[in-house]
Amino acid sequence: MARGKIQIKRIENSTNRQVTYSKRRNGLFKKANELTVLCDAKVSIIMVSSTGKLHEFISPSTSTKQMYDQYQKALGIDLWCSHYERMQEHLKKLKDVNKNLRTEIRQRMGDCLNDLSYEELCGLEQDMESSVKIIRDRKYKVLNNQIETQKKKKRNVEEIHRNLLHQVNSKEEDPQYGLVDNGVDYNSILGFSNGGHGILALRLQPNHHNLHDGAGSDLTTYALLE
Amino acid sequence: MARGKIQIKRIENSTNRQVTYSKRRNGLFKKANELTVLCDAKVSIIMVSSTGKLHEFISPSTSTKQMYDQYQKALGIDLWCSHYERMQEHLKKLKDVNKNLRTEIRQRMGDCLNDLSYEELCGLEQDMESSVKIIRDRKYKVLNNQIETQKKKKRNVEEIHRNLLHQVNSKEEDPQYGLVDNGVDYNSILGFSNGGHGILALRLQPNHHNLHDGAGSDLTTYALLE
DNA sequence: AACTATTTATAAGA
DNA sequence: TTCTTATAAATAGTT
Repeated sequence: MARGKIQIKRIENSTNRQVTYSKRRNGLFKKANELTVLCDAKVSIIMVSSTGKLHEFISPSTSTKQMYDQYQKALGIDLWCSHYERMQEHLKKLKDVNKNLRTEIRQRMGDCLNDLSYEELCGLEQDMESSVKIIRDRKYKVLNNQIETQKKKKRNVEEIHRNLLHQVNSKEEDPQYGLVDNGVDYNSILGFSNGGHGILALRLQPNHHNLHDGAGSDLTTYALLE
Repeated sequence: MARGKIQIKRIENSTNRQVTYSKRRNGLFKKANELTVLCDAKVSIIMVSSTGKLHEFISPSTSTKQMYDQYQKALGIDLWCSHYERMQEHLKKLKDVNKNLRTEIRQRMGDCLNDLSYEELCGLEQDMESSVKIIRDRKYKVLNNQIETQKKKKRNVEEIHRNLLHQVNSKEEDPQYGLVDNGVDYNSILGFSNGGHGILALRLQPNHHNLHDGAGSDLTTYALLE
């Protein structure tokens, strides 16, 4: 607006841009102030320069927060507040639920029973009895699975042993194959000492599809095989 | 700024003030827009006229909320945000706790046992057994309290009955008192039909201090007396 | 809402 | 950053 007209487009020279930002910021704030006084209005300006610096103008009679509150109210959306209130409700509900859960656990652990009537105690006892039964059943099932797994393992070991014996016997009977006992480590082959993957794992893998059927699966047992 | 200089002071003529507000608002927004483009800056303006009307300018690349957030952050006050973040953390923690509590309850109810090892199942079973025992003991205690209370009640009733008989006999033996059987409702006196406060309540009140000692108190039992 | 005389803002240079 | 100044832009008062 002086010494030549300019195009309203981004000033590429960084220094010039900074200078113009500073000058025009002053101009804008001056205008805002005049507007405030002349028209008895309230103005809030927040500016961020391309370098990230922040400046604000606010009419003397108010505050930026007030203006923003008013803006929100006028907008009627008030996203913040409703969000905030929803969060608080959520928080309260969670706390309540939490409290109830704690109470229930305590009661199931034999604590805080004073508030329960005879009938409630009877119900709780029955409930607990049946739960214990389920847990006991589950325990036995897991135990059984472990035993079964051990049995299978044993059977496999025996079979491998038989096969090896057979091979050894064959070689002794028919030495034309030129095979000799070159110090095979039985323990290693049988998977006892150092993570026996090979044969054993392969033979037992078909059982793995039980892992997630929820009925007879047993993580502990499978851990032994890997 | 044209056709004569003006003083920067409130324009008293309401119409003029309105017109000037409108003109200068446009001027301000135009300048803000130029600044946005020329200097690659972000500007947020919120204005309220003397008549309460609200106008806003916001640079195209941003939003008023974003600008305000940035303003708050830059100011370092940011009460809201820290509050908000604290709330979110709190919420998250509560949710986690909640989840764990639910899992524990489920396991105590015989659900979701698949993730437990044999040892954990054993521990849970033992825990449950001892809890059931506590609950059963408590149940019997409550039952016993109720029986005791009934006994006391019976004894009181008997005593009152004796006293009444005695009085009646006295009157029959010594009619000088001029007392007659004027249709006393025994049930009423004994507190069976309509909340028998009087004698019964007084006689049994000394037991009330047991209400909160946690050992032998029984709300159900006491309810019968009030 | 348009006009325009005048004031004000500011681009470029120092 | 500030000052200067020629010039563009904004606008007060008027129509």
